[in-house]
Order: sequence, then structure tokens, then C-alpha cells
Amino acid sequence: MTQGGTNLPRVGDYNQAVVLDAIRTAGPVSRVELAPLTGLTSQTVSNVVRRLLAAGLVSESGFAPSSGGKRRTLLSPRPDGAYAVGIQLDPDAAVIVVVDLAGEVLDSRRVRLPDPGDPAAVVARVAGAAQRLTARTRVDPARVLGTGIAAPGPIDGPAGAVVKPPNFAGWGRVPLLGLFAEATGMPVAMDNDATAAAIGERWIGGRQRAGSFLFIYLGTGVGAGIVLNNTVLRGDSGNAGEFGHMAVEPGELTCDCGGTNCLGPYVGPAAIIADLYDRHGKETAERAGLTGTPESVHDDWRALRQAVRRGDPAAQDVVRHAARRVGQAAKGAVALLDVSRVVLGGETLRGIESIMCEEIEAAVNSTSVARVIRPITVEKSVIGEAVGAVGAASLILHGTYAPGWQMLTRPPA
Amino acid sequence: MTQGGTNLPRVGDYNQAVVLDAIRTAGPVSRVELAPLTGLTSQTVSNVVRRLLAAGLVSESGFAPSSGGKRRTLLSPRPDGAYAVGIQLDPDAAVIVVVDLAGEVLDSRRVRLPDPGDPAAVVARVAGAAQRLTARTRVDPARVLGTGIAAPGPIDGPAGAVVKPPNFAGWGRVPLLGLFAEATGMPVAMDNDATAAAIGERWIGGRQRAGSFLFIYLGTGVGAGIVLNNTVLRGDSGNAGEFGHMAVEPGELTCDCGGTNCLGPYVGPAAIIADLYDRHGKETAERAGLTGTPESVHDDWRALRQAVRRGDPAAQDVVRHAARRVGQAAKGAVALLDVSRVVLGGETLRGIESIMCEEIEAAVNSTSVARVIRPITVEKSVIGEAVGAVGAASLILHGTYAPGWQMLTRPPA
DNA sequence: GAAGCTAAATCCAATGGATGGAGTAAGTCA
DNA sequence: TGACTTACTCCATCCATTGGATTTAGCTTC
Repeated sequence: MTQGGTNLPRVGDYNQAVVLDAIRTAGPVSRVELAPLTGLTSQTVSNVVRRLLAAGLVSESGFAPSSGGKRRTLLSPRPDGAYAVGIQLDPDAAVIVVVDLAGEVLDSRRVRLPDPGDPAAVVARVAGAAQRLTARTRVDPARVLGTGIAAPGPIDGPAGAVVKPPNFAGWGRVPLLGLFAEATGMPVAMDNDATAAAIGERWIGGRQRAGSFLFIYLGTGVGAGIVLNNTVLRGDSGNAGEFGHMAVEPGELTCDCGGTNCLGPYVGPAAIIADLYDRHGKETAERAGLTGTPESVHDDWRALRQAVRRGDPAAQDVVRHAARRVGQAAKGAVALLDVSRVVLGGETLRGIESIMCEEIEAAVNSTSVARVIRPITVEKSVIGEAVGAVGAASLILHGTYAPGWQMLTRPPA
Repeated sequence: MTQGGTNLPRVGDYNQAVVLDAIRTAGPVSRVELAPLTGLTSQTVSNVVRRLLAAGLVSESGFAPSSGGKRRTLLSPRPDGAYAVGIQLDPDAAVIVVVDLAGEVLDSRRVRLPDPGDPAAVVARVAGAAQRLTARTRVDPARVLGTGIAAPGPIDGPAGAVVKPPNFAGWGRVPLLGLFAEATGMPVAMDNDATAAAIGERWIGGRQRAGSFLFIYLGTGVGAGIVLNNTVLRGDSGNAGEFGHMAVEPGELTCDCGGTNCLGPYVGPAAIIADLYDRHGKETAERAGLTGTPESVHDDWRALRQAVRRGDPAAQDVVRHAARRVGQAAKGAVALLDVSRVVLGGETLRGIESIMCEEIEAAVNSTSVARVIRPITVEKSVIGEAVGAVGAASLILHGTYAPGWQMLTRPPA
């Protein structure tokens, strides 16, 4: 299909989504204000709002002070209007959240995955935990729209599969979408973690995250999520936002694509820790509290993070080096996409936010377009630690209620 | 406005655009085939086609052989249904074309700009030439939709201005859009040259350029145009596709942003010629027929191009070096956008197509996503030399007849 | 060559969302 | 209390799409 045509019922749904979106992002608004905001007439807004009220998605939440006539009735989204489950899948654990329409996390859980060898077992375990978590929140099951999955590594979008996700030993091409759909009996959506995080940011960030932005996700590796004109970019295969192959200042590390100037190998806790040993010596590292064994990456990273906070120059130096490379990649990406906002998030960001922000901000604002035409702001995620899982849940909310968007989903078997 | 709502008449226009687009890209098609192609019912297709026939935009061009019943009536776009003027503005000359709805160039002209010091004079001169050219083609003036401009260098999209275009001495912030609108009395659209070229490619390339692709434009410098899901990406300021600040293997050249690893300074005829002198010596260069003065860039480039064609190893080496850097940038961009097609064009491509294609193809296909999930094809423009100007004209055609697109234009004063 | 069949295209009444105009509800101000 | 302002709603109308039925025009068979 070259591009799909439209029909009347779809127009209704679309406008309903537009109005809901406007109410969500503009906070409590009145019907009158919604008209210019959406480009619809006030009558249409009234009609659409009536439907939204009936559907339980918004509520009348008060009045604005009068400006000489009848007071405006303010409309707010109803958090209890809809819910979604979000799952962030990582090699060692899965984070599960239940999120309401306002993006608030009702409950969350972390399921350890001791041996992620067998996909079917992992899916069963995680889906079961998700189901129990949902039951525990006591929300109306009829209002739970579905489950979103933030998967690491490359995905085969059209097939709904992950393909050789890093650190999942023995996982080849696993049709996660179908497996989860079967296990949960709900609609399922899947995207890579960075893209999911970007959607979450867009969904929850309101006015601050309207328009276009580049989300840089720092987890085990780096990834990016791209939101353009309020729509997420998925790409031909569902892998838009691959950030690891952006070229940067070369060093000694080799990417699996054969290059020595790919960003990927130079970021992530393991790489930064190795850099500390390499360039500042074992003694400095041990003085900062690291141990340097492959198993201790998690603890070592915490130590390094704390060293950074303490002001340890060596620790700050290696982080800054990594940040500089991220900045180089970000500069290219921002210029290419012409976005005026960069958002940072992911669990690895914790403790190194300021260095990252500084370096990235300097890099992206060095181009002439940025200097002369529009500056670029660099900010932290408004969601925080759980961006991945919340983003995953947002996949469902966004897919159901965002205007003009096709969800990457498959109905339950 | 968060995002605009729709209404019924707009649906009509939209579907009309969808059907026209389908007819254009699918060649001669019947109404029955259009139905599944557009997702519309056969009745709607009939209605829409009736309107398109009345508007003179398509015609019934024959019949398909019967498959047991009534023959299908084939529909084709009518080239004489609409026309547009395209202007590619370069420091030394402007190329003007008149294009019909099928994308065929009816007539073209090259206007030399001896001293592009005064913007107003340049606009007057070029607009006059465009008007005379249009008159010469004897097309129905009522069917000329407007003028598209492919501008070099950064633009301020919302303001419709170019900002300090390179090699236009004395040009600061020039509101070209308004100036041309006033001078021509027609609707005017403007974009940077690479983006315009990408739209042209999309508009004219039919099925081969459907979906998403990255267009790499080699002119005096490098630029990129981005088409995602049949829609061009403009970006927040109208500068999407800036390719010169993508990070690549660093060298001795410094970008105006201060970096030594920006792609920009390493490509373009002047840079490649300089590299030949630098790395292979004056003798080799002169043996290849170059002279090496700043004024002779144009001739030197021709000589270098011919040397490449002859198989001169030094010439091939410097071109391959530049191509390799373009490939590095392209690799990152392709991974970021997740497109499965790269298209090359621009006047500097001439003579070095094969080296460029080779290097870029190798680079973009080195990532794991490319290897495991989908390979990436690298091709030359289907338009050829005049991509810029034809693309400029396509801005108007695409803006008027492509579904779901807002034109960057301003009505005549 | 007439009847039967098939496929393409159109006709027609119904559907349903948006809209313009008028009307109502609920405030402020003097 | 009455004039006025503003927010919102009611209602008749409009119009693109749609499902169902119909017409048009070819092929095939007897």
C-alpha cells in the first residue's frame, strides 16, 4: 500500500485522539481553549469531549475564574481511564510496571532472570509476574489496554521478533511479540528500549516534550529514540535510533561491525571502567574502590559513580571522555534530524548527568545552525530511572490514544 | 497547536492526494487496483477519480486485457495537468527548470550570476529569467502552480530566509521566500538543495523511491535529504539533513564548528584536490592535468575526474579516501534513521559514482542490523544532473499534491 | 447469435462526523 | 435588576464515504 486513505469514522477517532492529546499535554484546559489548540470548532470540541467523558477518559475537574462571563469548565485526563503494563527486558532482570493514563506508575516489580537461556521460560515467568502485578493493583481489568515490551538489541519489526539481543546467550531470532501475546492474552506492542523510552517521555512529558526531540538512552550500551513532530520514528525494520554505529573519534576498541570509530564500544559501564584501568592505572582504580573483575561491573560502576560525585579527577576524566564521544555522535544526529531538544535517560546516566549534559550540550551547540538559527537544549528525562519500563507501557497508551499512529502489535492468538 | 484536527472536506482532499499519488507511482492502473492500493473502497476510488479527471490531473489511457469480464480502464497521470518552476541557486549560477506533473523537464536555463553581492538584484534577475522561460514553454499559465527554490546553506525555515549561505559574499539573513514571492507573484516554496533533491527523487522515482531513503547530495559540499514514509523531513528550523557535521575519521582539516572530525571539510572538489596535492605531491597532480590555483577548482576537478576514469591510482585514492569518510557518516545516519535505501546525487558525483557507491555500500552494510535483518541498497539518483532544480520544482508539486504535507510557503504579497 | 457468466464501474440511499447559526446557561458589571 | 459577556449546547444541514443493488461490457458456451 502506497499510503492509506481515510474515511469518516477514522476522522472521528483521529479527532478524539487529537483532543485527548491536547488535554493531556495542556493540563487542565477548557473547551474554548481546546478549539484553537486543535484547530477544531468549539462545537466539534464539545462533541468530542462528550465522547471522551462518556468513555471515562477525561473528567471535568473545576472551573477557571470568569473573565466577564460564564466560567470555563476545566477538563483533565482521568488517570483511571486506562491502564497499560510495561515490561523492560534486560539480560539479568525484567522490570514490570503498571501505568495509568496519566503516566503514573501504580505498582512495579523487578523479576530476576537467573538464566535467560530459554526464551519460552523467560516469557512465561515474566508474563506471569506481570499478570500478578496487575491483579495486585486492583484496577479494572477491562481497562487494561495491553502490554508493552522494551526489548534490548536489534528487533525485526515486521516479524515482532528480537534478533540476537546482546547478553542473552542462546537467543537467536525470538518472536517475543507473539509469545507475549499468547501468554498474556492481551494486545502487545514491542520496541527497542531507547525508542520505548522516547515514547514514554513524549507521552508523559506534556508540553515540555511536544514536537521533536532526540532521546539518548544510556543502559548497558547506548541507544537513541527519535520523536519527530510528536510521532516516534520506527524505521523500516523497527530499529530506528541505533546510536552505537555513529562514528566518533577513533580509539583502540573495535565494534562488531569492524570499525574502531563506532560509538558503541566506548560507552557503557564496562567500557568506562576499562578505560579507567587503562589510562589511569590499577592503583587509581583500586583507590576509588573498584575491583576490576568481569563479575563486578555492577559494583565497580557504583564505585566509579561515587568517585565522580566525590570529585575524583580520574573518574571524572574517563566519564568525560565517554561523554565527549557521545557528544560527537549527538552533534551529528541533531544536525541531521534538526531537532532542538536532546533528552538524556537510562540507568547508566545516574550520577554522571552533569558531565554528560555539559559535554553533549557543548557539542550539539557548536554547529553554525545551532549558533545562528536556534540553540539546542539538553535535559534529563522527566521520568527518571524507570524510563524503559514506563516507556514500554506508553507504547500501548500512545498506540491506542495518539493521533495518526500505527501500533506495532498483533492481536492475541 | 499541539496537532491539528481534521474535518470532512479535508478528508476529501487527502484521499484525492492519496489516489493521485498512487496513480503516479503505480503507473497506469485501473480503479479496481487502486482500491486495495489505497485502502479505499472501489466506490470511493470511482468518486475520487471522477474528480481527478474533471480537474485534468489524470486521464483514461487505455484498457487492460479482460480477465473474463469487463476490461479495466487504465488511468495515467496527465503531464499537462500542472506545472511548476524550479530554481537551484548556486554562488556562480542559477539553474531554472519548468517541470510538468510527470516530472518531465520541459525547458531549462542556466543564468550566470557574475557578482552575487546584492540579493535583490539576484532575485530580480533570476525571477525574470524564470518568467521568460515559463512563457517560452507556452504552457497554460493558470496551471503553473508556483516556484520552488533550492537554496544552499542553512535556512531559517519559519522565516523563509537563507542565513549566511556559503560563497555568497555579503549575504546575511536574506528572506528569499518573500522576495521571490513578490517577484514572481506565485506561491513559492524553499528548502535546502539536498532536501529539495530528495523530494524530487521521491516525486519522480515512483515505486523505486517509495517509502524511506537517505539522499546524499554532493555539490560544493555535502548535504543530505531525508524521506521517511514518503514524507520529507524538514526539521525544527528547516535544516534537516545537515550532513557536514557528522563525525568521521579525524584529519588535519578544521570545521567552522571547531572540530577536526566533521565530514564537511573533507569532501567537495576543493578538498579532494587539496588532498591530492598533499598526499601525492605536486608532480603527480600536475601529471594528472591539474594546475592547483584557487580559481581553477572547476577545471582541476574535471581533470581529476578524468584521471579517475583513466584509472590513475593517485586520483582514485583521494576520491576513495573522501568516499570512505562519506561512508562513515552514512553508516551512522542509516543506522539512526533505519532506512534501507541510500540514493546518491549532485553534480560532484559525476565521474566518481562507482567509487562512492562501493565505499558507501560497504560502510552502511557493515552493521549487524544491515547484515542480519535487512541489507541496504545504494543507488544513483534517477534524475541525474539537474536533481537540485527538478527537486525545487517538486517542492511545489509535492506540496500541492502529496498527501498530508504542509508546504513551506507564503502567498504572494 | 442468444443465453449465461464474470468482472468493472456506477447509482443510490444511508451513515455519521463536522459545521454554521441560533439558543441557553452562568457568570460580571453598573 | 437589567445589560452585557462568555462558555457551552442544540439542531438542521452538509458532504465524503459506504454497503447494496444495478448497469456496463467483456468472455464463454451452446
